[in-house]
Amino acid sequence: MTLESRFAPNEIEPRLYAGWENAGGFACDPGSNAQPFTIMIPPPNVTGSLHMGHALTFTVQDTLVRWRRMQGRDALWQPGTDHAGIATQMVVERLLAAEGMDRRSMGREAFVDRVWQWKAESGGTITTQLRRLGASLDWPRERFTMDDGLSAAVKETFVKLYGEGLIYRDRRLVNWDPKLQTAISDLEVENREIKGSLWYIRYPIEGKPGRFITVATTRPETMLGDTAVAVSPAHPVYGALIGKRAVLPLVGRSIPIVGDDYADPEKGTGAVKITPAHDFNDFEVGRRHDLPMPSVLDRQAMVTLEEIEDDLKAIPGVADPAFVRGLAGQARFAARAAIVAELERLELLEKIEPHTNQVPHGDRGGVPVEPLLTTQWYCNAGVLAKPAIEAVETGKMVFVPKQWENTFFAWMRDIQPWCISRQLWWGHRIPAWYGPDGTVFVAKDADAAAAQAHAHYGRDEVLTQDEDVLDTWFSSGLWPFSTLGWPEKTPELGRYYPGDVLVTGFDIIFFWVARMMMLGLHMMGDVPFRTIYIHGLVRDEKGQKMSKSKGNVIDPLELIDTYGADALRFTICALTGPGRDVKLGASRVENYRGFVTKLWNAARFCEMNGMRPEAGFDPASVRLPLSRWLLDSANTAISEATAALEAYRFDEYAAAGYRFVWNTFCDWFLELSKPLLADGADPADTAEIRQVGAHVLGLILRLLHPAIPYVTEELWDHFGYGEAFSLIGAAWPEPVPVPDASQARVELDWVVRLIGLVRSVRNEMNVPPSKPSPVLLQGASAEMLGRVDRWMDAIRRLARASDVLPLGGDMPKESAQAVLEEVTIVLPLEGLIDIAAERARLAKERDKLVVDAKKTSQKLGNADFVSRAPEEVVMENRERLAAAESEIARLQAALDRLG
RNA sequence: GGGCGCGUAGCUCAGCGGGAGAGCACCUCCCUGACACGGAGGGGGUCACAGGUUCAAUCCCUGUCGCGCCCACCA
Repeated sequence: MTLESRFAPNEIEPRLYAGWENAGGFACDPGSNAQPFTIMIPPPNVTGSLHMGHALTFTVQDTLVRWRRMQGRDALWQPGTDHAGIATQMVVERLLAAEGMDRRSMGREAFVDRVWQWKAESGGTITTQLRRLGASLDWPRERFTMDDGLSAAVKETFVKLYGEGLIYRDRRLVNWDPKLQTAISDLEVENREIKGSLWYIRYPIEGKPGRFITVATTRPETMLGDTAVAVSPAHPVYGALIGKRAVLPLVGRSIPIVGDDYADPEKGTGAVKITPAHDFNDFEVGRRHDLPMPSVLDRQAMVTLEEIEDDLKAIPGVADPAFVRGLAGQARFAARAAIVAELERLELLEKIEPHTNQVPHGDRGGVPVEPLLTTQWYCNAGVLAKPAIEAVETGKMVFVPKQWENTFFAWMRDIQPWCISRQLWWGHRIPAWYGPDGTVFVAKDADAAAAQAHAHYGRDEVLTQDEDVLDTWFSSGLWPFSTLGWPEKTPELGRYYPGDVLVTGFDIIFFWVARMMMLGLHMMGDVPFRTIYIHGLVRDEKGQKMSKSKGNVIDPLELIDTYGADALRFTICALTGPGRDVKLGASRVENYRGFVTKLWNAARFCEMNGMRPEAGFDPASVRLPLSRWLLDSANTAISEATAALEAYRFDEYAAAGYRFVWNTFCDWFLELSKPLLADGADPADTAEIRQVGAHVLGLILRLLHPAIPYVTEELWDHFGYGEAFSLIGAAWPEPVPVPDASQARVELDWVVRLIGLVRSVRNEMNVPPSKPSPVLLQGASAEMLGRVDRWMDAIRRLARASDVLPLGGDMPKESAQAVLEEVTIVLPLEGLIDIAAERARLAKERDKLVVDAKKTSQKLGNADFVSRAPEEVVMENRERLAAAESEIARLQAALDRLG
């Protein structure tokens, strides 16, 4: 059966993928003695479906894995998904809402069951989609961050870090997301620029009727919780007020005026209201001055008076308990409006200025976060960060591209305590139990906690487990070793940890990469991976970020349906340069599909011309210059491709393959081989070309398999280079010495240039392709005439030459000319050319060279250049000048002949 | 406010001390026995701007302008 004339990716992809998978092509082999190669997949959210960012990162990863596997490494690409606490809980809550239910009414246990049920039904989407892309993940090893094994790893880690004091409870301000009703970490907060106002509020000074201290604020609603006004001791006016007291308007509370350098005399009015329970800076000021810290906003960001009820005092013209009580239960922004109106009524509002500032929002919920005083679990990231920083400093871990190390260091050196508790239901429940008096017992399970409690109290007590779950990134941080069976001492753990490369986008360096480094170094005593390859983002053709709201999202699965997975993958490789975002549209994929098609058609040509792999073929035995030239070119391509992959230059890898297949193999080798494959050719030559062609096609298939696995495997199997589905495990090609390669290269280069020049002249002179012309060579050496003889058929065919002969006697009257080294090429084209045009063309060529020669000779006339530039550069310029001058002379002679 | 990156052919980008490259697009010609998702040829760039270093600068240094991203508690 011969190859179909069209490559139909949709038909072959599922069959090949299943073939690889069933044959164990993706499986690692812990028992082998090959050097391992490990990539841990960044576990996609279990709620996710494949988007362009996935397509990029997983194509890159699969390319690396397939390449290393072919190099003989025992490759493990560890698959799995992340339980994605907040995202997943939101998805299921939305489903419940559609059914008229909510999680609180169904209760925690039933809700969690429901999430598991959802996961069982819908959680496999992304893994199916990864298969479409061709990702060679070791599926039987698939893990989920809430698996029993991974949950055990989470508990083990939590208990250990708690024991070491690296995990602790603390009551301080957290970023509270009022929509999601949970604490979130600093990283989950994104600042958005909001056009708001700056309100200037007068606080009456106690004992000085009619005098005020004016504070400026962007958040008037928090003033109910003010417990001081801070001013700089250096402030020319307010400095003198330190130690005095002010009256908090509306509430009537007497608050101190404290001196603190936090207050900048240059900013605002120079005096700052201090609300310790609702502002991170104010919290610090409050600690320094031992201020009360009443909360006036609750978990829904609504006004609560619980903690200030006793402070309310009626002061005519300043404070009114009835007004304040009326605020209870109001949402924060409604309360703001009411408070501003009341202040205005009381003439305590000095002015309002327009003001733009950065307002922290929750990245999931999308509403402004509220700093809230709560007790949460924290991880002392400052301690854990040090070994990670050191490992990057000493090169034990390397970022590619290297500039990301700066970003990494900047963040890690100033890392803040990591809030790891979340007020959610879906996630790893914190392994902490509380006794009746609130004593905490941290243990791997309830029994162990009970035992601790018994020892503590001297009797059994009823314990209640902490209601909170852990930040999703806590379990992802253990991914590089929890997936290998840790805390069990599995063979895989010793073999595949540390991993080789971590591939990801810069957006999760802090979220995930840094956490894996910290937890890996601490728990395993070694780095989790050696190289961190950071790629860019996928954007649309115009360079805009893809987003649902912009409507510019491209679905990778649609691209795969339309153009095939190979086309998408090759496009991604070709566009993935270092440190650059990938601008991708359907048209780019369509273009690169052309390359896949080209390869397919080249293979069809090979097949039609009897190119079949031969087991006994020895590349060193070839005799034809064309064969040697092709093998030598293949060596170059192999070296380039290998070097590119080693350097994570996917663009250069793709380019090397593209050039070799299209410009070398198809454009020249296949074209030049045609006469040798035709009827009447020397059978020995035909046999050799068939062998070489088949051999090099095999090299091409192996070289390109990591990027375009499907089409290459299909061709590999079809031609019988190996058994079905065996290309995935075939050996990565290596350059082999080619006898007399440089001689073959000189000859082929000359022939290629000769054909090129003749084509160029004919085209520029508008000679119709249907009219072949003789090609006459003036000044050709015997060696060149020998070449012409050897390549006569090819030159005839590719240069549309009726014949190629040495120029004997006079120049034909009307002819076009071109110069190839010492040879002048003459095309007698009587009646077909415009002499004036030909003269102009030659003159233009000559003038270009004259300019070049002039520059070069000027340079050589510069004594400084000759004395200071390296010898070889001077030599190069001398040769350049000589070549230019000689060509000018020949072109001039050609012009003179035209008269 | 701090940091990072980027401004090279119409577009997307590579090159990063010794006479500017690729792919696509464009123009001309060609359905030549693998491929029109093709073949052949061609046009097109003071390498953002200004200084400096150097025999030599698109490439190194400084500054300016423009674009993008990250971080930051400035009321």
